Amino acid sequence: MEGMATSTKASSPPPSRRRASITDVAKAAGVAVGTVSNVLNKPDRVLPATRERVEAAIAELNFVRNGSARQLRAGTLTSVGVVVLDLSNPFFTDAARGIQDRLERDSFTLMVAGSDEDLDRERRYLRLYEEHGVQGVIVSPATDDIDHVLAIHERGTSAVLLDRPSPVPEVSSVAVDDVAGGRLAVEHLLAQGHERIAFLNGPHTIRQCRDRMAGAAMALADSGRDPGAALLEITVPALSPDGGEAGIREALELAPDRRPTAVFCVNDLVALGVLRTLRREGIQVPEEMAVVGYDDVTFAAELATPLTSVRQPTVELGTRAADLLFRPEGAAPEQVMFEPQLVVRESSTR
Amino acid sequence: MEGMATSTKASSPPPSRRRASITDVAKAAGVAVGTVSNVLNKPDRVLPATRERVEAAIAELNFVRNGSARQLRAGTLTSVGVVVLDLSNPFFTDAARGIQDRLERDSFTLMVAGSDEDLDRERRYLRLYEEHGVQGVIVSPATDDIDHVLAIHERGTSAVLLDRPSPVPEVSSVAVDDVAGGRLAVEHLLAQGHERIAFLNGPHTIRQCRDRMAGAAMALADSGRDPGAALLEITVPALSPDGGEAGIREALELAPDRRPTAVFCVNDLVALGVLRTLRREGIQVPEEMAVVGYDDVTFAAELATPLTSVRQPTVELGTRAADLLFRPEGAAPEQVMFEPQLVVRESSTR
DNA sequence: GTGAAAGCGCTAACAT
DNA sequence: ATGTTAGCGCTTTCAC
Repeated sequence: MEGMATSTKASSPPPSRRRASITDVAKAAGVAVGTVSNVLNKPDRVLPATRERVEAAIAELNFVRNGSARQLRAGTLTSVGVVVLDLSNPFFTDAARGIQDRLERDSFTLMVAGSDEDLDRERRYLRLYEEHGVQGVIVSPATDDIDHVLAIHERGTSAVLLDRPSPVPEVSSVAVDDVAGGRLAVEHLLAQGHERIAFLNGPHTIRQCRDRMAGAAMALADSGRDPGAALLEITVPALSPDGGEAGIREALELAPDRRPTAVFCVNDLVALGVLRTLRREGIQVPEEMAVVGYDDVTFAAELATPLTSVRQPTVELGTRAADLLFRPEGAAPEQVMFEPQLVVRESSTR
Repeated sequence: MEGMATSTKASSPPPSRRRASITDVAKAAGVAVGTVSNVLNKPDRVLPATRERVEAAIAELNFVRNGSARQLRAGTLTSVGVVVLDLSNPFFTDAARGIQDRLERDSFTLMVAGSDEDLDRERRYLRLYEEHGVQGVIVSPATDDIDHVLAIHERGTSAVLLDRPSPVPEVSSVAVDDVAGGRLAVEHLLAQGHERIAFLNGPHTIRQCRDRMAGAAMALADSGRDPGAALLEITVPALSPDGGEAGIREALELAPDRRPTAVFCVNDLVALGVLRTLRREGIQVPEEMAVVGYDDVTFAAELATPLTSVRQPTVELGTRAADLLFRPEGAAPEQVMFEPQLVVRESSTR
């Protein structure tokens, strides 16, 4: 792909000259800087005639307000920082969408970064955001260690946990009940008559993974089965299609009497890799192997075998998180918890 | 979904106290502000003993550097703004991923926003970024009107066009040849024996849409056919699965002798809606209707009918764009053009 | 309604 | 090696 790129260079150098400041504008318009500031911020306090002169100067000089100076002086905060686990996961981009929609109402800007489940990266981005003076941060933590998030919150930058209930009452959170989700999935597979279920899960350092596992185990325990015997947890190397491929191959290598007849995937990306691999190996879904995913992404219903999946209110998750950021100073923190929903399709029904 | 959310409120108020400044730190450590600044920026210029004292004070006071003041004074630019057409389109999130990967090397932060193909929104975000003092902007323009992008560039904030060749030599761009892409798709369908092809396209205000149409028409012209007769362009209401559904329904309403036997979709999201609708209507793909998409997103190969699609080097597109932002002041602008590639799958082969 | 001036927190230049 | 200080561009009193 790289070799195919063509590149043409021109010779004119990029621009560089200093940006016009409010002082330049004042000078050009023959007014004081305070007046220019007023034109910008409280236009009614200045006579139409002067205002027009100032506006002309602004246009003339291509003046663009310096946000840093503005923020430094006025403390005006107009951006929000978001750190999600994975920028390539539709679950998170949908949530980001919800956040942006809500932010737009107040013409805030969104800064997004993906931590790729790396705590260090998460810390770095949050620190950068904080220095940048964001109004607040929304973060889906990579690990259980959220001390740095609490610290940010204590230093005065509001923080909201995304897809993760807050372990402390001071910080707001928006999450979906993952224990319930894991349970839904496994209960469904049991109802379909499966007795050996593989769970392609991510590392337990990620709370969502741990909770879904807990839910899965509860479903088994409730049905009187021994979770250890009926449920085989396989940790995938990555929460991606490739990770799913690796995971299912591990399951397929088992002796026939140990081999699972159903696989529950911690997300739809992983399920995608599973379906791909099963198809390549000529294993029929759901006849020979039932598959359940998680997130119910857009394409889940349109796959070769429509995928049963646990649906989460993603966009809503984002808007709610943003809402929590905008509550008046002094409002009580809130722990919002949504309920997931199982969407049954062909991939798991005989 | 909304009704299912549970919310618990606690009573402790959020934090508020003023952040410690460099002056506070200096006072606490018994040194001058300049020394604190040095500890922060050039640690070797300060004696280990003093440094430790300062660091202790920093920890003690929970000091976080004020980025606005820093940027105001030093002109240090550490963020990049990106505006893409659609935050829910994997094509753009993959590109964003590429951008972030590249940015991380210089520990820059990424601000992302989606314009939803709205010029006004695009303008607003760019303005916000510019005020915020970003080092540069990367934008996939919603329309042909890119005067505001040029203006930003002229005012000294470097700008790179994403997925769009620059019409002017001063501004760098990274794009994929969409004419070639449109041509590839239609040539393929012609080779498969189709004589009436529908093109579910977006509005021609979007350059990608226009170019892909041009490529499609060229393929027909080159083969000696009359593009007007063999190609039916249908403008979808949205570049989404729902848009695709609306578009294909329009095609299906045509009299049998006018009804297309193949449909080329301007992106895979639209193709997803088309496949979904055809399946619901019981129309066989590819036997009764061939389908070709664009972007070759992750799930294209795993759909009920694996989707033929035009692949673009998305992540690479992003990293290249970011690269262009980081070139030394004075480097010549570059117009990078990638070549797309047709990935043939079942959805279009009889 | 407008001007003058202080000062937000920081870095860099200069002085010691 | 450390202290002192000017000033980045802006908003916000406070006079007039």
